[in-house]
Amino acid sequence: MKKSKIPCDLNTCFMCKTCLKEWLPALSEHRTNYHVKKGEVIFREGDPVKGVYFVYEGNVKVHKKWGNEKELIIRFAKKGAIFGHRGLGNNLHYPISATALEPCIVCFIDMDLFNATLKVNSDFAYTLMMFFADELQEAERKMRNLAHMPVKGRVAQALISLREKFGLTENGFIDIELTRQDLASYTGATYETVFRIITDLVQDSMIKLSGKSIKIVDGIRLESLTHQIITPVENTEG
Amino acid sequence: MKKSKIPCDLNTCFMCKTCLKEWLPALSEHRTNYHVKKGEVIFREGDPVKGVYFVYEGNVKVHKKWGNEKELIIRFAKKGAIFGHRGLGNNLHYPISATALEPCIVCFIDMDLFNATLKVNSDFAYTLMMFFADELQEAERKMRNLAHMPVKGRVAQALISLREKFGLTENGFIDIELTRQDLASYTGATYETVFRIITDLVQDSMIKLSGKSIKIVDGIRLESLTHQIITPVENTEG
DNA sequence: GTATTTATATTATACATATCATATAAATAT
DNA sequence: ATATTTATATGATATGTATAATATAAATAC
Repeated sequence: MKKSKIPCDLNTCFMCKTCLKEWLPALSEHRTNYHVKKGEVIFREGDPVKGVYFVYEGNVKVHKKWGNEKELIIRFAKKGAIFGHRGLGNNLHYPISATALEPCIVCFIDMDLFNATLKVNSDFAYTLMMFFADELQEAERKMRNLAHMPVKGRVAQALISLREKFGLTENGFIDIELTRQDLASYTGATYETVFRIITDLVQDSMIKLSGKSIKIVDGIRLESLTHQIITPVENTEG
Repeated sequence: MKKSKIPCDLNTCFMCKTCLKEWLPALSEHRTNYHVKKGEVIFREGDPVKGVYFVYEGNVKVHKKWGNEKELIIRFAKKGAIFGHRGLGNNLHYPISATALEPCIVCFIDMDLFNATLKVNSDFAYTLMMFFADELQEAERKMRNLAHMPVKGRVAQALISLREKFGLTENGFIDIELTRQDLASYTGATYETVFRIITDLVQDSMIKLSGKSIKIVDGIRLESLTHQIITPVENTEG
């Protein structure tokens, strides 16, 4: 992770966008921009909290370990998104890791400046609260899915969410390149299981592959995999 | 759900506690207190959002359906806690249900008043943001556990969390009465599996039962069930 | 440019957990 | 007080998903 000489434009992350213009010089002075290589870890679960990060360029995965063989990808942070925001409150250590999925530029804001920014910019504080509330709701849905939805549905859901978040390339493929292992970690399943399911989905022509890239060709049927088959309530009359 | 005649004391929920004293009359005037019977649904997933609730007396479970046979209990709200807070933002419908676990008194604040309260009381807004951030972190841990931790560990974790949240009765039992089904729904497993695991834990004398109540007698060993056995990294030297 | 690591692909097998079935006890309703 | 529903209890069976094992291809390092 090298310091970048070209600094960010102060108009990309949602902090810069929501802050008072008068506050931007303060941010400008104290931020640090870093180049991060593909696969490079930006911070690791358990590291002492120093501040928060924003994505200026590229995509970052936020993940949480289980033992030293498994992990769950909690979320992806794309251009403009915040990550490592658990310095807020009294957390001494990051509860999650962050890793670059591709060459990235990130912006680092130390905790003091971040807290000051929150105090000074009520719009930003409100936006951040909304971000947390949305993430929380999404997390609750994911919890429910991890508890009760079969893996096939979770893979389908993952593909739909990825399409929604990252959009499409000109060829109609989901505009993010994930390894199968990352897709598995995002789904909360093993590589092998996800692999099989992907094969199934291709066979049933709901998706199409091109290398690592995935195109959704039948979104309706894919989406239907994310719904529970409602078992009809029994008729209690004789 | 009947309106209560005895109103709350304006000093129990974390909203009243964090707000400016000058604001309390506004809350006092617009809140509505309700008596809720044990097992009564306060609002149901999909209901239109009208406002937020606070627990004045009793315990409430917040849960999310899967099909019409299964659910996941997302969290428990005890005295003073907020629930139904997803009116924030543009949510038109509650993404979760809330049900009284015992006879409760709850306080209802309509959305307009809640938004006004947020605007006027920056301390409260900050506290709420912290609540969301904490819940988010906890949700992320739970997601990881649901994805990778075996049910036995999740049951152990659930008991530990419940003890932490609800404390102990004078006899040392966890101070909340849950049905086995609720415990299963909180754990993200079936009744039968949880039942079997509880039996195991009793046999291994990590816990003790008295009716529905549970006492943790060997917290150390119980906690150890929540850790992954770290598979040692292979020695790469020949 | 070759070596080495990492990702992909695939089959066979094991196992944790859900499903099904059924009995009893406790709680709630009438 | 009796009926009915709901919760507890427990064994037998089914199945989804992980684990293990192994081969090949692609990417990265030296």
